[in-house]
Amino acid sequence: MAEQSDQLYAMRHSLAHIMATAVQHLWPEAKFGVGPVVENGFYYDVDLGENTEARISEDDFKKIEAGMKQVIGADYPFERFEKPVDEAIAWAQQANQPYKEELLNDLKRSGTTVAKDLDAAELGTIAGGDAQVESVSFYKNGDFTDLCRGPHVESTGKAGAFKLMRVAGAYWRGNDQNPQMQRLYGVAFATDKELRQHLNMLEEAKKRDHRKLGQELDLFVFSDMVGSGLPMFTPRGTVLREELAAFSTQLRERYDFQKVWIPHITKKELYEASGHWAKFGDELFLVKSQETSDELVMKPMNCPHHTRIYESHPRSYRDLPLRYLETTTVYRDEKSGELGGLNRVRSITQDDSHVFCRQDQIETEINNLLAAANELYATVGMPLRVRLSYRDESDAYLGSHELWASAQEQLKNAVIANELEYFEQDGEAAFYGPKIDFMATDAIGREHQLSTVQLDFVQPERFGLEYTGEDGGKQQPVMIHCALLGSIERFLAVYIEHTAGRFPVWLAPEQVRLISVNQEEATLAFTQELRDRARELGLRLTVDNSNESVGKKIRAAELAKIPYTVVVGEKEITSREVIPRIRKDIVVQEGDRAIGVDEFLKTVANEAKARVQKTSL
RNA sequence: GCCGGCGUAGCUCAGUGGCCAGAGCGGCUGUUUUGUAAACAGCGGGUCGUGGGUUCGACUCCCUCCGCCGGCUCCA
Repeated sequence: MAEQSDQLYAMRHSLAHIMATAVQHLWPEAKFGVGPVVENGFYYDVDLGENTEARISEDDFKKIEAGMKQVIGADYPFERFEKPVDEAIAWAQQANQPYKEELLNDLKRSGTTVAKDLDAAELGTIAGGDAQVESVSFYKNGDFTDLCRGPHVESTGKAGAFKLMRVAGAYWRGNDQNPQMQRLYGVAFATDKELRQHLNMLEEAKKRDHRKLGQELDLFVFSDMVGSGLPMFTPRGTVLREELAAFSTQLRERYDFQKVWIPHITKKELYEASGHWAKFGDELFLVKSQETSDELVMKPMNCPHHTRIYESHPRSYRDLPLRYLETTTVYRDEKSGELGGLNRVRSITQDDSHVFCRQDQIETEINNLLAAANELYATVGMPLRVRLSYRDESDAYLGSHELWASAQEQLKNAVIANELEYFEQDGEAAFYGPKIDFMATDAIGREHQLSTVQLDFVQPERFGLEYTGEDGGKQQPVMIHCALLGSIERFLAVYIEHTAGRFPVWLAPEQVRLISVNQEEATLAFTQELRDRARELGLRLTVDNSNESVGKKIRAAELAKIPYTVVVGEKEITSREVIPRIRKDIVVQEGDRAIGVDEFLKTVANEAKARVQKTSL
């Protein structure tokens, strides 16, 4: 997230205020919630009133923007003034602004800022912040007055460039028991040029949308008959999944992780034991046996199963660490509105792993996993930083405070030892332990949380896992959960957009395409020979010998974003040399050079094997 | 789950109460044997997401369900 300057913050805040002004002019009965600054812009929550049918739609944006421009054109000064809280409440009542009144009442009651359910951004709309709040600030521009902490720019004319983007439902104070308001979003920048750049970036993001590319490049499909959030992968998409999973596996096999396999259903007792049932029971898919009275569930995670493998034998301190690895699918019944593309699905494939180790082995194990993650993200070309996700003071976590404190400290030490860029955040932990979340930045500057390393003192306890120590006594192992890619589906969503579908050779579903100039026997024999050779080398090579012009076949190969395309005709057959056509983003020392066919294929095979990143994203 | 938008051919999209619903691309067939981003011709292809309702008449208006999109909430 780009830091915004104080000045830009004030501009965006002012624009929220100006938008409210315009909305008030158009719908005098409008009631306002909060109107904070967010990344790249601002929003304001508006309620046009229960009794009216009126709703703001995107069709109204022109009107609202025109109203805002009018306010901006008039260049009203923003006048700041303060009122005691009680007077402010009287103002809210008189102005018929019940949401503002509620905020003020909370403010007065708690003596400090608003209730916890408002996030930090929203706090910006309300005065105060320290315990001695006695008065709150208002801003007035022209005929519109609003409760607001500010800051604002001097006058409406200095608010900068903006564009309204969308309107969406949003619960008052983020609570689904509360009425739903309409949230008007706008983006805003200091200059028209920056605004245009931002809109261009959004345009670019739209072009890279993995749902669009997934269809265009024939990677995955959904079917109404199968259900929402249940993607199916085509042969091309499956290549991506398997190559990524193989890489992730290989990175950990280096550290002696071993593959295991578990069934996808289990008795629910497993999750009652683990503690997951109580917390996530309603997200589990139930599976009923028609033969017996068994009631099973689809696994929503793998760790409890893996603990069963651990406890299948008595373990000695000499056996540890035990490192299990499995790329497998879990099933979670996400609420329908939460699904979208590959980002949120109901069948989630994880490159999951669990380490069972002694306390004194934690650091080494974490270090290994951090190194593996570093290599993976370097290979896919996404810069990493990590978030140390700690618990907060709520009671949503299992395990003692002492365990948590110790675990959090060990994670931090490992991160520092690995010289990773990091930040710390409370309240982001899993309920069973603190974690290291990897934040990867994509080619157009967006940051995504993908993989995690999580420490877990809770499940070993709940499952009664133990090992025999050096002294013959029983000890409890520690579990470390780690998925490098996270979910393959979500990783692909991000990665497809990161690369815009221009996959590096090692991942490209089709690495080389041969285009035949004609369909004469000699040509077909030659392409067949090359295809056989490519298969020996483990390359994914296809032949397009359709009855079309070379130009058209080239075009098709370009649209499919195939790294290397080779036209094969009489010349190539005689010389046994080719001039590969190289996808534009791939950086090569010398392009357009004739090269012996076998040398060419070997070079590509080596490139794939080494997972070289020659593409400039 | 909630609020809003949307659903027409494999894909991208025209078509808002009235004769048998259209285009381009893709597909198929034929002609052509092609040299680095689209050869030419012909032919198929849609119970207009689903079920119900209003109407003399529904792709068009209303409701149900399914699915998609943007948010909210959630995200082990």
